[in-house]
Amino acid sequence: MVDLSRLNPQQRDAAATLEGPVLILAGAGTGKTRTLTHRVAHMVDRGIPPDHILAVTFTNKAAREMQQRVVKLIPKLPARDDGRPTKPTICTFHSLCVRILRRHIEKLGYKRNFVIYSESEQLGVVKKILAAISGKDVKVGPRELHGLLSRIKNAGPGRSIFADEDSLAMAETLRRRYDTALKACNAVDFDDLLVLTLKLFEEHPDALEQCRARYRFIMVDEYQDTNTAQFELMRALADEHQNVCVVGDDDQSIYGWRGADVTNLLNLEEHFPGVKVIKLEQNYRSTNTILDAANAVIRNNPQRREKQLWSANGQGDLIRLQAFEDEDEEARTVVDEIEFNRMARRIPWREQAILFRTNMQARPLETALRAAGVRYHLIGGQSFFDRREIRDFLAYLKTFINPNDDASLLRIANVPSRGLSDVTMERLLAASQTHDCSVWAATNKDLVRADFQPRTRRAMEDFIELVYQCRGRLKDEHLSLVQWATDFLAEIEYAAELRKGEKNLETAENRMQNLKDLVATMDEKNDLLPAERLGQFLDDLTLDAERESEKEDAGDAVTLITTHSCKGLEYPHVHLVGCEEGLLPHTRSMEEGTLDEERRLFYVAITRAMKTLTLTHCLSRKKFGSVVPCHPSSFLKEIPDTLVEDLNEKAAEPVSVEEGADMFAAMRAALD
DNA sequence: AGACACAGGTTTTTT
DNA sequence: ACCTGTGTCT
Repeated sequence: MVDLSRLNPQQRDAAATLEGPVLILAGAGTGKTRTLTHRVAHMVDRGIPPDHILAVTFTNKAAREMQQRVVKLIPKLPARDDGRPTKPTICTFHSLCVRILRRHIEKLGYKRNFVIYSESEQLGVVKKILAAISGKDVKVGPRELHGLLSRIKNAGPGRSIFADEDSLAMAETLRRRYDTALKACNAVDFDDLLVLTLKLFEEHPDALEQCRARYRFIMVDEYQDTNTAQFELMRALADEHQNVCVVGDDDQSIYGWRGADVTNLLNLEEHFPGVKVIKLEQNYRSTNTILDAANAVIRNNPQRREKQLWSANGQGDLIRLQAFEDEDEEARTVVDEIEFNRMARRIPWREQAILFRTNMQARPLETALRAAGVRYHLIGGQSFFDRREIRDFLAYLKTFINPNDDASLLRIANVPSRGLSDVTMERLLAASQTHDCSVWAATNKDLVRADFQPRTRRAMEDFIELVYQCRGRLKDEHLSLVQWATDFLAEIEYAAELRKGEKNLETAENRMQNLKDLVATMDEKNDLLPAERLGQFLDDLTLDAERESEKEDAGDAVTLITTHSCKGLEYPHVHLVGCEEGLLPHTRSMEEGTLDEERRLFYVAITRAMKTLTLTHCLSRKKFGSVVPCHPSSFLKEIPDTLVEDLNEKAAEPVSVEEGADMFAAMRAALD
């Protein structure tokens, strides 16, 4: 039996209310995950079969964490008939949809072995479309168009993003071309996972019934981040039984720009009348000084569900405010501060974080940290998938699973170069269009191959043979995928290819090691057949890019992180740099009229701090090469003076005897 | 096919 | 300032 008495009254109410719609308004640091995991455990105690429980999170990391904590709370899950334990489903919206679609997608005219396109593959398709219509004066870049298409898809049919008809018609045409291109490759993108599942539910009520019967108790975490498609999905599943519990904080909605719709939370009553609203306001993370500042700032936002965070942790230190001449001085001083904390106050690097609005701000910080010999790790930035070796490898895997996947095949057809030049591939692509088939199918036609030089023809035949060979080997039931992958990488001499492309031998070896590390994990799902295991491996990997960050969090190091990716994390000592008008709030958001969201971003940043918070800004900053003057962020003025220690005023005063004594005492203690 | 030069564009990021 | 993508030259 799980013990709910260790929860506070509101948390307990949330964990004990199992039926009917519930909204848990969980402010920053109020024990949201703890409440949710206890709720799941409580359900199981009350006899609800675990496989009737569905908890949806936004990231795989959050899903893993919740999974682990639930298992800890209920070590002995009830067993099924076959002796295996029944587990609650804890996953992301996207992986839930993959599971559903792997069962039912044939009803929608896709083949069961569909592939999921990663960001770069999606962009590749968009670029092709843009190139095809280059006659018209197109002013949008591929990224921009891709973002647009994504927003259209997620908004769902009937909901227009544009005011004017022309743009709408244009966007619709492009969207259709994009969808057709993907479907021709039996590929789906991230948005399709949601949209196609919705379509499935609409057109095939039996599939929906099956899911409703399975998932009778639904929880959605980070509910303020749901987009329209995700909301519709949740509603489709929960409409009948109404056993839905959403957890979120409208004040931490910072992903509106990528389609998250906070009105899903603000107007929840419209769709789930009689929803029980439970507020978690006791914060277990920060000092009251920090919470008072956060409360004061966020109060300036209209249209929010009122919350007042408080804590039993006492007042704590004042928030420190510092101004600097430029970003280099800012970086150096913050690093000095970190080192002072470590040496005089025995605060290790891992308990300190530097937060910033944009990635480019990380550069001067990294320079200063290196100069001072401080260990750090930078979160975010270059994604796993931007690495060439990973993208090549995945494209090979996708080609072997489904050679009709044009994007993947075109990517690897001539990597390493095997006599299938760009020109050849262009011609094959054209042939595929005239024959109305995939590039692979076109390449396999004698008629098509006859158009090429004997040498090229030979190269094509060799390539076809390679694909058949590798696919064929997958049929062996007892195959080790690690061995299989190692073999084909050796066969195509990929290591040599990497060395050729890299001037530095060291980085080439690094890349090869990355690949080997990845390959080594391929046989983890041992209970499946090799081909299925490969499919599962690809799905997991495509939907979860964050593998390497797990191993990097070991060791003592300062965290460098953007204000966006710090959501959900906490650090004893936080330095938020670049609190300047134009940066936080960002210029672009002021133009777009999304100042509220910037304020929430500032709110999220300051509520990461447990013990101390330092806010800094510069008087000038290099932007795109030239130096521009900067002004302090208007958000700083929203923090009551009584909570702030302005170190610029203080610098003008002499150091007090008392303070000097304190500092020396601290340093003496450090020398012990 | 590969190397180099020039133009353009630069928020935030997950799945 | 710097990175990416494109185009041109060898």
